[in-house]
Amino acid sequence: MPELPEIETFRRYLDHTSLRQKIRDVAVTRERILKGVSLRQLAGALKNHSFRKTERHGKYLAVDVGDGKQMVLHFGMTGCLHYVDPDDPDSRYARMIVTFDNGHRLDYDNKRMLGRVRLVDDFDDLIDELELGPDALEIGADAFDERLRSHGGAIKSTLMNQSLVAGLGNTYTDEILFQARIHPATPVDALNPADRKRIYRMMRKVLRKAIDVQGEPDRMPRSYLLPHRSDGAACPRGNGTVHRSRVAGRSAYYCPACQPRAGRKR
DNA sequence: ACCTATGTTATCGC
DNA sequence: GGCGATAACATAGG
Repeated sequence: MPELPEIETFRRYLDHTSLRQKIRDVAVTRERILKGVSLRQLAGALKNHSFRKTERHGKYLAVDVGDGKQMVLHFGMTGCLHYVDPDDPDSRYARMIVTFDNGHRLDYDNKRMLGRVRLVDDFDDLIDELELGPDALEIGADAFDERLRSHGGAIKSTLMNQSLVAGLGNTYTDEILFQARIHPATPVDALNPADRKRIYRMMRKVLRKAIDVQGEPDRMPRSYLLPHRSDGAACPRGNGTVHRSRVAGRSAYYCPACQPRAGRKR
């Protein structure tokens, strides 16, 4: 499930479970997950070191491992972290296993192998290299408006563009547009300033609430779209049914009654 | 067998 | 340079 709120949840989980413990060993079960770093280099940077602090930008999680090195985790569509007891088996899709001196392990899971593990000297340089925009919870209203106006295309694909703001994915853009009552296919240049401001406000509200419930859609308020995000489900506002369509190659769920196709003249 | 799935990246054509 | 469409990556579930 990893979009910004889930990554933030992983970050806090890592902080609570794994910080400041001496690392005894690092194992990688599928080397494909390593990007720009060898297992030998990664193990060299981690062994006998510890995780000192964490930082998140969009969907990327950086872990300070000391000596000026940062391990950067990306989770793809199916990644997560598990802290397991010495007696417990590793989770089934553990691709990297960090063992601490106390015998506990932190598993980096990635079922579909779409996530990557990096080792960098400077997280900010990586953010530049990946052309990530400001984090979706850090950007201010004016900067958001300015960046949004400078893009074209459908609002849903623009919000998912990590170079505009970093952190939004397919499900939370649906929720934000539902809350803002804007059709996902609306061209950005058809939005007026009030629409853009509403999107900004709803973006913050939705992301904060999702972090509160640790990214579990079923714990989102029943009045939100996410617990009802399936084709034919009843709109939580009682306005009709949830529809699915295809926007920029991804499924978009929305309520046509609440989110009418908007023109310039609304 | 077919379609779908929370992400990113590359390619092609306009 | 930007945009949409498409496929690819790898794996599972309906």
